[in-house]
Amino acid sequence: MTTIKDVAKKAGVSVATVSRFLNDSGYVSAEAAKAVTAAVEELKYELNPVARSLNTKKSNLIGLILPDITNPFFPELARAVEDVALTYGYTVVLCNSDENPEKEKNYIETLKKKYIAGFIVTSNQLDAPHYANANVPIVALDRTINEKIPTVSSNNKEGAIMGTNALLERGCRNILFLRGPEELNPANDRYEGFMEAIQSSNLQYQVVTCPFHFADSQEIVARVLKEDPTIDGIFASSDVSAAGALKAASLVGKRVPEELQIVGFDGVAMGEMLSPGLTTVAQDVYKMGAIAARVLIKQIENKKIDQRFYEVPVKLIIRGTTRSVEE
Amino acid sequence: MTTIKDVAKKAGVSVATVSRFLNDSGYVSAEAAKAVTAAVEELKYELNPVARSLNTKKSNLIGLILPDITNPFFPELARAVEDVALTYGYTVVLCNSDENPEKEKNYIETLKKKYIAGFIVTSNQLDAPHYANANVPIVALDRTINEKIPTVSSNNKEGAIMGTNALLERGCRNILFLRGPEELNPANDRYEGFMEAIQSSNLQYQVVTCPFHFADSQEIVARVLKEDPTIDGIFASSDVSAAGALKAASLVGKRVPEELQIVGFDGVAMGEMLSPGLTTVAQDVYKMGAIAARVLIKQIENKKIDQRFYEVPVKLIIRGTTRSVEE
DNA sequence: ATATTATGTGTAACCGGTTACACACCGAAA
DNA sequence: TTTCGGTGTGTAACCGGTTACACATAATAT
Repeated sequence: MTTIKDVAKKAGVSVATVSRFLNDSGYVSAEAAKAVTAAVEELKYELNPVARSLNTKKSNLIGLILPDITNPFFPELARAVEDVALTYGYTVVLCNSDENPEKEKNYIETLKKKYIAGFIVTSNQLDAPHYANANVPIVALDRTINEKIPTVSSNNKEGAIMGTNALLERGCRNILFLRGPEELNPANDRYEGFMEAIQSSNLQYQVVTCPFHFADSQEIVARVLKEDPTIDGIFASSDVSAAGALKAASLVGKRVPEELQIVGFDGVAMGEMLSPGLTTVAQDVYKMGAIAARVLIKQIENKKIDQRFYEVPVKLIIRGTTRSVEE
Repeated sequence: MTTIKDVAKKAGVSVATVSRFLNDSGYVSAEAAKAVTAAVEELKYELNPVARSLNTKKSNLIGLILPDITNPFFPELARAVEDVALTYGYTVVLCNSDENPEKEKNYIETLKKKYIAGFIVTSNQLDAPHYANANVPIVALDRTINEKIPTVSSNNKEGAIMGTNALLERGCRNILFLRGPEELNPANDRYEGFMEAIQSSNLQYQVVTCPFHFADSQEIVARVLKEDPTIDGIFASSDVSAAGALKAASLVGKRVPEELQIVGFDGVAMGEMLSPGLTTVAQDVYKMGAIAARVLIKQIENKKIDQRFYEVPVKLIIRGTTRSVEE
């Protein structure tokens, strides 16, 4: 392995000059620059990032902390983060937290010892002070940890209004809203949006809390559908719940979308594969991840951050679980 | 930050002794051990992994190279790798290769500079010599790179036989096999298994190549179903293709499973959410990832590896796209 | 009794970089 | 002419560990 000393020797200068040239710090004469460039080229020198880290107490590692990569929402996010990290020369460390503060803390500490450059955190039970005191750049997804930490999230409330109105415009008179877990920020924003839209319609509705879990929501929806057969629309806070609702409908014998219309939230790939295809309020997850990564890297590189809060627009995708709009 | 020197001073010994104690290498008296333990405790000393890496040219980073985490097969794999890595004190770096040898090479080189401990590689167009010469522990998934590199894969052929027989036992007389891309090893093994099972049945069949992509397979299946209305069973090489087939069936007006039975391959979560639920040959992806990680870590830690080839059994999951077995 | 081996420890070199500091040179300002 | 700030460079300390080597002592073998 060739080191900076080899380069210095070959170029006929000191290691300090080589280092200065490589880092573009301090003065280096054109002459020296040329000699170093040539030596680097000839020896195929590549800087050792570990040695550098030891000095600078910095690395190009980014920690991506998320509850569970297995949850269909996260792979795309991870992909986006990785893509932009790569273009900026950063490497992504994957951390599944299971929403467990202990695990999160552990990761943060382990990685800080490696001089990690920053974290992108998607978590719902963030130990706020813990993060705030982490003393390392952080970007949060879907949750404000503290005013100083930039946050990116979907426009959940707006999306919920869109989704509700989609059902209303298509003639629903008794909507069931599948509310997500209360400890989830986005779920609450969606709930707010739904309430705002439904209340201004003066129509009948019903709210049931339901985890973002297929079998559970299937069961819950089947029960509710039996209790109240007049329900003609379901707005689920997640596509997984919507899938459960769709399955429940088929078990209960409700035809979708003729007797019952369903709208989901998230826009995961699976929605397209269902029969009928799931109408949903799609988040631009890739964009969220990309923005989070870019903002984090800006922070890391001490560039000015123009904004502390990023809201990514959401899009209604009409597929087969809804009918065409009534005139 | 407290360093090994601080500990040495407080314990009244030299840094060498502290280091020996910490690494359990060389001789350390009980007395010294006690003093060091106390000092570590008191100063809350934590070893700096970067400094150690610089010396030992080792780290506890594991690179996970896969085509695209967004592909539903991989999140669970990544999760498994991460879980076992964590229990052994390793950290996982996520690398999306897009099956691009250039990107893979890049990752390998970048991470080797960081003294990465090893790689788990899932790729189908591996630049074999490149990996073989990487000079770092590797475990491959679904493809043999070279005899020296341990490989873990599903029992694809056996699984395909099971899937085919499931259709046969349920009365299918004209099966359509959706073969996966030829450059994929597992797809070929599945094809082999299907051929073996179908040929010993002397029944009619048809093979069509079809990418692991929803919209494409939907289109292909819809066409084939129209051309040959006597097809009464479809065995798809992946669940995504199977989902496409299911959708095609509903568009063409074939009732599933009454007129047409479908079996997929993979066992992704989405299968359960379809209506009817997808009968499939499920891979134990988590297990594959866990084994791969364990084997890699064994290699890294120079423990004996008893096996070079691991085949993880596959399991038939019967759901709604197949009927009950005929007597 | 001496030779040999096992045990225990400290000094200092080393891993491969970064950077504070000292110093030399040059042109411009005083 | 002196003074001074901008250039340009090298030496050596430092980041925080590991480890080769030298040395000392105790235990065992001969």
